[in-house]
Amino acid sequence: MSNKPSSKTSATPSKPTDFEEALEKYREHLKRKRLLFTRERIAILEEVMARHDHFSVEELHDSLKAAGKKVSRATLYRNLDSLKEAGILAEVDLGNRHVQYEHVLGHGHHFHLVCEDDGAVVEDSSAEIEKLLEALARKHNLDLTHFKLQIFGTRRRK
Amino acid sequence: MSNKPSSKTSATPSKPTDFEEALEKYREHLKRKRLLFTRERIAILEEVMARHDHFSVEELHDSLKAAGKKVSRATLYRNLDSLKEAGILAEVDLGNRHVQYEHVLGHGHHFHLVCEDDGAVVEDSSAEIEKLLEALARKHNLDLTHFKLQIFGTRRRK
DNA sequence: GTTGCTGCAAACCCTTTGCATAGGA
DNA sequence: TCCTATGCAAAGGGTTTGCAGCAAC
Repeated sequence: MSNKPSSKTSATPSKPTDFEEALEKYREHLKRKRLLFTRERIAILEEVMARHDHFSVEELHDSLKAAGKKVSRATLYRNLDSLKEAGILAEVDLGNRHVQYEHVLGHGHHFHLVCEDDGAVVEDSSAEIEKLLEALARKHNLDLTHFKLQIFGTRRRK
Repeated sequence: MSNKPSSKTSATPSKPTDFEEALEKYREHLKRKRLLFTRERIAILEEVMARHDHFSVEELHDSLKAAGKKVSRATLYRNLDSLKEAGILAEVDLGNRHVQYEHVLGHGHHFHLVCEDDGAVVEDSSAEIEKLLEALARKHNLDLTHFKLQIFGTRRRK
């Protein structure tokens, strides 16, 4: 698919980067939904995958501008949903009263711990919890697709 | 505090209703914060405790109006925070793109399962999960204050 | 060539704020 | 009485939308 020189030999399609994986995933999603594969959508995807933090729409728009890619705010907003539906982008609630995002690929299910003293955010994951959540979903006759979990706490005094 | 006839004898302060408990809690919170105990704040508290579902600010405003209590939207917004701080009201994210609330008293920690097929919401709780979350918080040097957990899934085909 | 996408700017909606007045303590 | 809270209406900020031109397929 990609002809970018990713390693010395091109014999085996050596492990694709997260971006390449996302690109392929997005391309398929767009095709399935009969949406066009436009340069703007690719630019947005690139920036989403380039950022490894939590970002607002405004910050993403700034990133794009900084990278020399002109994508209007309207187009940005219009395409966030398809990125979410494609399983590439996820909303994050950090309790700070504005929507933030993070990319999903290369991360897998995880959740956020937020320190209420200073707003610091850490990520973590737990197979044990996931297993419990799946059981809970099943109990209510659901197949778990995803979950959102935020743990809020104050700094522990020893 | 309240002289409303809650039972035959007034010998022992028999189990207070959720509303009475919330009222007391709120009164103390307001005093601690040096905020006034106004009729509007009481009216809002009443409605919050009267609703046993998830509601938006707009819906709460409608409830108040329907109950014959005139509270302006501005006042409503201005007082949501103190209700949250008092531990009476909590925000709920049901993945439907607008803030909703629920009252906390008489419910305790719980979480929401959301069906992606039709948006149906169920509540549940799990001591096991809470224990894990506390351990996780501790691991990151936090004292857990609260958590938000939403489980999304599609209806299970047997 | 057709159809859907983008950019622009205006519209929208929810929430916050300034100011004069009302009402707790 | 003093000072905060309220109501109103206007402002604010983030998100959506209508329309004309442009770019995928």
